[in-house]
Amino acid sequence: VDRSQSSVTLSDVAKEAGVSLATASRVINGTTRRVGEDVRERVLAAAHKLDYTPNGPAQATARGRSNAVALVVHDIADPYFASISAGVMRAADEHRLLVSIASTLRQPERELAYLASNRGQRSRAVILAGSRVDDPDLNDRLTREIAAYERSGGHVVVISQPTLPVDTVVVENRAGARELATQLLELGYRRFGVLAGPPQLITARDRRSGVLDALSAAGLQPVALTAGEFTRDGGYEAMSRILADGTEVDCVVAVNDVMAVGAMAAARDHGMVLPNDLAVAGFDDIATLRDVNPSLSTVRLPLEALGRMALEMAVTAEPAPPPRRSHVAGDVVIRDSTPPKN
Amino acid sequence: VDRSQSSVTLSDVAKEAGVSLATASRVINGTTRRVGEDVRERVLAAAHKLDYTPNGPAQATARGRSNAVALVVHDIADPYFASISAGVMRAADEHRLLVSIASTLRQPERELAYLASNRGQRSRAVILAGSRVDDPDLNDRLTREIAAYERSGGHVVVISQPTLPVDTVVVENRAGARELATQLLELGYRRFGVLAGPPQLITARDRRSGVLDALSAAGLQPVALTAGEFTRDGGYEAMSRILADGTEVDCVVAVNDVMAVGAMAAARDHGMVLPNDLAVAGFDDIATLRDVNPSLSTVRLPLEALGRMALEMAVTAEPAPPPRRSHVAGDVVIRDSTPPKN
DNA sequence: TTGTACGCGTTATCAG
DNA sequence: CTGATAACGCGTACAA
Repeated sequence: VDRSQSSVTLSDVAKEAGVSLATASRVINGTTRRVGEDVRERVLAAAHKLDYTPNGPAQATARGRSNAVALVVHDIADPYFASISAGVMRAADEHRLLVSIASTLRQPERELAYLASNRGQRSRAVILAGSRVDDPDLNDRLTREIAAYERSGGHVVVISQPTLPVDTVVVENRAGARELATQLLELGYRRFGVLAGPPQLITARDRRSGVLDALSAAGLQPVALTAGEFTRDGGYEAMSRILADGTEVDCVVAVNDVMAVGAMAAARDHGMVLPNDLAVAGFDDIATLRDVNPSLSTVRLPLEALGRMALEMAVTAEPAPPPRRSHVAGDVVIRDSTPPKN
Repeated sequence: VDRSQSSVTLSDVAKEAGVSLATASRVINGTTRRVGEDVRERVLAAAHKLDYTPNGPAQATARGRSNAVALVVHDIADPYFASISAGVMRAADEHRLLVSIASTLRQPERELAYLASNRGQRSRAVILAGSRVDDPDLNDRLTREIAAYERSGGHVVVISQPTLPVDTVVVENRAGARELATQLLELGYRRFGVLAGPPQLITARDRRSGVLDALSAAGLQPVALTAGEFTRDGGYEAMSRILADGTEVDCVVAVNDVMAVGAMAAARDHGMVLPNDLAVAGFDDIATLRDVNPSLSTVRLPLEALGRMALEMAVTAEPAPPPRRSHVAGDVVIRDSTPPKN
């Protein structure tokens, strides 16, 4: 090992202050404040003079636990996850916790690997921010890996659906989509196209189901329904398929905002004028997309709060708690992309 | 310390395989492959059977270095930084490096604190992704803290301007802005409004300067110039000020896309029809904003590549290298928001 | 090729 | 209230 790197250690500080290593440790991390005021000041002065910084890994090995939490997202460049991450980071900062972020690149199996890695890292918690998937085998392995992680002393919290036996921030996707579709019906739309997301993602399925719920409650069903990736291009392609089919639709509901924006682009490329020729609605209320034109009707989700809540759950976790569930609803926001029909 | 938590250690594996700790260590981390094939297999089998995961903090203390890199951004919810982060994370993944992300909340002094924290964390590198600022005192302290961090064995790489004695991915903001403005002049615009960013951010200043360069090369200067935050709302407010002044402008150039979008919103709220009544251009080519209407003329930056390059520099850093500089230029993209003037 | 033993920087127990 | 000192889990000279 190359020990040529300098670095002030706690025993340097102790030496400088003329006290024992133990005492120096006590004043630096303040575990027990049973330290003489004069001694305390001497140590603090020495630490400051030497520009001492505690060695994180060493603290972590000695304590058996690090002060980091891990956040696992599908894709950090997706504004949905970026906003959630901002919430997690802000809250983590208040608790003086470090945040390490990993991306699954939309491959659910990678959550397993990150969990195992975190078991080794002795992180305090891992927050799984991506949608749960419908894959019994995978969920089974995930449950086992979670158990192993928790046995090692960490806590897991999920943001999305309560399909795992852990603390969960439950997003009311289905109810939100139902309410959105209900309001669109009230606006006079009848011929609905639904741009569904990847079928295995429960978030996408719940939103789709919510829309269908509302329609069938009105004795209707969508005149077109097609799935696409959970991205702008996925929305563009799905919309293009509907247009190519020649199906007449009044209103297209996409299961998230980025798909909705892709759909709007496809409609325009097909010569349509929005919102006159077609109404479009999304889901999430992504901040960056609030200025698209016409402004997008959607379901607002408090994304940053989601992240913040998840971190708070992670921090307040108890030894062997019954999994907690915090439910978060979305608010329907009707804007110019879905004007009243006639 | 609560040692009730189970956890398989390397010596458990060694015991199970009937070898010494040293041998187990050798096969697990493969430092020297001078291990008998049979023994090697026994150890691997034992590790797999016990579901062993190396203890990260312990490895880090023993090696004197962790396998994490830190990324410091102004705000992870800003799509500019989110994209850079995606690049860093993808590249880090290929190098089996963990990435921990911190946000300065746009307070430059916080970079100092994160650097000190990373000195303690023994991270391999820290990537400073935010613009440098014009604050001699701060830069001085930063330089000293960087020196301390590097003395502890880490490497620093900056994405933005080469104002610090470290490896830097230099973004050619000024040249990009100059080229953008030049092309706008060619399109026939003459009465320019410039929405500058926070004066202390060098990225904002360079872009502003680039625009002014091009204008004065044509014997012009902006008819309006006002600064605002580097955000959507900053753009909205800056544009509103120009409109309130009643200054007649042909074309507004914002120093980034999110400000440009805010400016478009302000213009619309003021009754203008875009792009007929006003041309607007931005900078960055944020992916999420590619579908705004009219589509935004801008300077495309390879954001994800920026992050990737920074990580590669961090990984290939040498002991005492002369700081390296990688220059990255932007590409002007003219779209519908700046149609030819007559 | 394999094992022994020490070191890494802290924390925490147990005497004093 | 303070000081020795044994862990913590792993890497690696050095010896065998």
